[in-house]
Amino acid sequence: MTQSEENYLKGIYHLSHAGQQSVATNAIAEHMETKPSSVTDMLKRLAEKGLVDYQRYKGVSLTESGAQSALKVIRKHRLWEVFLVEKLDFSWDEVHEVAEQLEHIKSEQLIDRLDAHLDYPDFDPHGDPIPDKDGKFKAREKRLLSSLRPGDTGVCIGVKDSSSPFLRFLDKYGIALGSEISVTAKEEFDDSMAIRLGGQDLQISHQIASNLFVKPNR
Amino acid sequence: MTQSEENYLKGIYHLSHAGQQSVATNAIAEHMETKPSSVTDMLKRLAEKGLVDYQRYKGVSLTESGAQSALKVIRKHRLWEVFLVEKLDFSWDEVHEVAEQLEHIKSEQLIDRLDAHLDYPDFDPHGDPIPDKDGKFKAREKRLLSSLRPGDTGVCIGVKDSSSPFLRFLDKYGIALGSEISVTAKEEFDDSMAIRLGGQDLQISHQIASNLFVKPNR
DNA sequence: AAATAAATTTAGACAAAGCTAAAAATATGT
DNA sequence: ACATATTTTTAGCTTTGTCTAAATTTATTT
Ligand SMILES: [Mn+2]
Ligand SMILES: [Mn+2]
Ligand SMILES: [Mn+2]
Ligand SMILES: [Mn+2]
Repeated sequence: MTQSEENYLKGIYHLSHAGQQSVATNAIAEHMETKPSSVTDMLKRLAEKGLVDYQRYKGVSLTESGAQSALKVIRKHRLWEVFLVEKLDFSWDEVHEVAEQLEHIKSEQLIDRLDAHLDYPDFDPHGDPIPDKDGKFKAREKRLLSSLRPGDTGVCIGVKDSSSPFLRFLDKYGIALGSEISVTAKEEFDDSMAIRLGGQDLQISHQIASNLFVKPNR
Repeated sequence: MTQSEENYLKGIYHLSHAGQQSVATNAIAEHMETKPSSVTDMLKRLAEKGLVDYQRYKGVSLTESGAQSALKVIRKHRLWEVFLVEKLDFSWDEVHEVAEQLEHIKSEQLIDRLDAHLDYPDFDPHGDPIPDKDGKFKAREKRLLSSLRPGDTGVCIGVKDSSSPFLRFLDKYGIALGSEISVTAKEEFDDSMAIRLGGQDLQISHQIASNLFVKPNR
């Protein structure tokens, strides 16, 4: 399995919402920042290897084997992200690029020992679940902060957008995984909301609130 | 710089004894387990990029820039080996293959922080020196155990052969980096020697003694 | 100094992974 | 239903890195 193949499988996995739906060629091309014709070529190779079900013009979906491979890559990516943050003091907005490379290192022993070294984490620094050796992971109840209503409270458990600018914005305002958030008001007009966290009151736009996952209390 | 280019530079560096001598095409091919024609192709590409001095039929040598690049890869390889042994409890015969992959990860930040995390080690698990960011490393007085004479003593500080079978042999007989070794006798006939280490007496062949580096005591 | 052997390079293929431009299939609007 | 737009595929070309087989250069014998 080449790095490129692994990247395609991972991309298809995410675009298909964990292997549920089938995915369009153009969607893959956009996600991978490549051209649709290149995607078509790769889909043929992946189909040849039994990793995807592909009929031309009909979109593509992962086979069981393809999904398992994708999950292995995702497991590695997220474990490395934990390592970078926990052991090497990277901040959560600096880890993704490096993990994109590390996820392709081939060694069962390495990833098992890394997992143990990190004390078998369940979630990565962005709150995403880490699949175990068999590709299984814990699902958590999570809702977008934007779906809460005044009076509701919750704990921040993940981000939907994990781009550096967004993560740095959160750092700046002291919003981190584990933060207790209570919604004090919501503006009908632009869906912005007033929230209270750690003693301070903040006014956040809908764009922010709709990229933060919370575990609602109750 | 591609992975393959990095591997060639590293190979040439080692074959040229740290950039001293020039290296033959066939020697590179054998070392890299590839064909001489493939080597010729690559040498042209490396010469094009100013990483080697190459004239056809005349062998090849690293430029200053090529040597620096090789040293960066070697630095990464050896730091990762230390990490695997110190932090993930790999044994010294298990690290090489994985380090061969990890050495190609591109991130200054990663390798600097790894270096700090490991407390700036000077030597890798096989006793080889780790170049610093500028490619400089500490040279140590080291001699082959086979060059010592009865009555001489020394500390084991490295291995010449770092293959798994040899390293496991050393483990089996309790020979490790840091071991105090004294030569009690030497057989003229086959150059085997009797040594004493950690209370026990051992008889070792010339093949063993000529693959162990020691720092002689006076 | 030839003849022979060894080392090295060239020529021509191939696979992976990408691209552009053109063709074909599918979807949409009237 | 038909024209148009969108999506997807095909065809053909490029680069990297490999290979085999043949040609060439250099080294070693006789
Ligand atoms: Mn990531
Ligand atoms: Mn993540
Ligand atoms: Mn090594
Ligand atoms: Mn080593």
